[in-house]
Amino acid sequence: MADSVRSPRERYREQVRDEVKRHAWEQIASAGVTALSLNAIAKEMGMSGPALYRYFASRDELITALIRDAYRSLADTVRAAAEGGTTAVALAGVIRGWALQDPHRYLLIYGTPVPGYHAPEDITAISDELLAVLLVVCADPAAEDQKSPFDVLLGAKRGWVAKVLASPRTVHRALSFWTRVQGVLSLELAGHFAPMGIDPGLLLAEEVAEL
Amino acid sequence: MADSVRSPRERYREQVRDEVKRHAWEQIASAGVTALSLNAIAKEMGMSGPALYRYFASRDELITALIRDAYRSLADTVRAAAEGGTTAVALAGVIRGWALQDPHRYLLIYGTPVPGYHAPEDITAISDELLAVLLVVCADPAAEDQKSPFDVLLGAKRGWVAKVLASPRTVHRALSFWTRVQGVLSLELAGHFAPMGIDPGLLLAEEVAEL
DNA sequence: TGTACATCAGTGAACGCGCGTTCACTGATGTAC
DNA sequence: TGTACATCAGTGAACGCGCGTTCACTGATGTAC
Repeated sequence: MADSVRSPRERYREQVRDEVKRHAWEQIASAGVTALSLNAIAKEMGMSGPALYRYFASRDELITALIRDAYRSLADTVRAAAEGGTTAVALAGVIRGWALQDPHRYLLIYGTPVPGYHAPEDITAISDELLAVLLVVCADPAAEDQKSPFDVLLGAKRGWVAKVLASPRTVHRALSFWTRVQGVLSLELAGHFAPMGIDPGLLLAEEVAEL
Repeated sequence: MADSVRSPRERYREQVRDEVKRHAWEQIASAGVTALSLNAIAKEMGMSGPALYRYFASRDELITALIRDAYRSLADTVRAAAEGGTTAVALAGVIRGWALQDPHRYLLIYGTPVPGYHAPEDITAISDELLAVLLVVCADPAAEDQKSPFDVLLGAKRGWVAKVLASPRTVHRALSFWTRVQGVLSLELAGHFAPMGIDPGLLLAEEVAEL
């Protein structure tokens, strides 16, 4: 455990930061990112408003932390499925499951961008990692895969991805996969399927089966 | 012109309402729906805040009007293309063009739902109308189309749609078309393609070509 | 055509609210000798 | 093991801000005779 090396105070800090984030997610779930308020979180935790500034420098920093956690969680979920061996169809189901488990977490990442907000670089790196896993899963076994600009881009950032050799065909498959998943999920989570009596899970499976 | 029948006062009212909406769109474009403020709009128009309550009963009613206009504009655009005769690929391009022309208008409809907001019925009717046009464009010429629950749903609301006979196959094609368009657009407008050097227009064309 | 009246656009003051953030401070927790 | 000092979590008051919305009002625009 890396914890044993941390001082009690550091552990305590991390605990409080986590609790702040938990309340933040609850608030987002019930009223959207917009309604996220440091003061309100503090009140729920039985603290005064300014106390939170010991843990997050500003509201923006808290949002950044939430976004990073969301990306991290999705990337880990997807990678775990990929490493365990999975088909594209199954992976689509896993991603959908992740999104449905906490729709606002999905929407924070892939919904309407927060105006004026720009993600720091370490976050886009996680997003790249995710794409790399998709390349692996969508690799076309029929095509002889050969290096392309893609794996240079991705491989440079995380060692384990360096071995991904993506042919143009594979890149295209991965992009199709990704946009189709996004298409179904964004419509489903915004409630656009509800009035139509359609099973989004079934639709998604059919969409990614035809890659 | 129906205008000749309206009193000068009524025409003036409509003019002001339109100007309010124009400023509202500008505000949304620069800072998101969240930042939409009646007071700020009034100030920009050189009026006092409460004056706007002559034209919109509340902030929510203004947002509703904006959403309705956005749906109406999209539905008209799509229908015009369909009536002029269009392929699925071309229609996808038209829809993308409409979205790029004013991304926030697209996002207001298909982005993260405004928390606590529920669209009135006349708006969902426009959304149905849009879907009906997609059914027409995506009708599978090979399959013998036969009545399904779909055209009962849609036909009841607007006369000209009543003739749409959608086979299950056609319904499926229309849904695929719609989700794929959404997938590409939602990723493109959220800026997720930018770091990858991908042409979203090309990707979209390929996606809907494989229906 | 002119006058009396009704309609309605817009004002300014006010209410209550909650926000993010800063600041000087108290008191508890840890550290060094 | 005990004492002196430094660190740091949390408080409460305050600042300035803008929001949506209500209300009683003034003054201009239209309508009816």
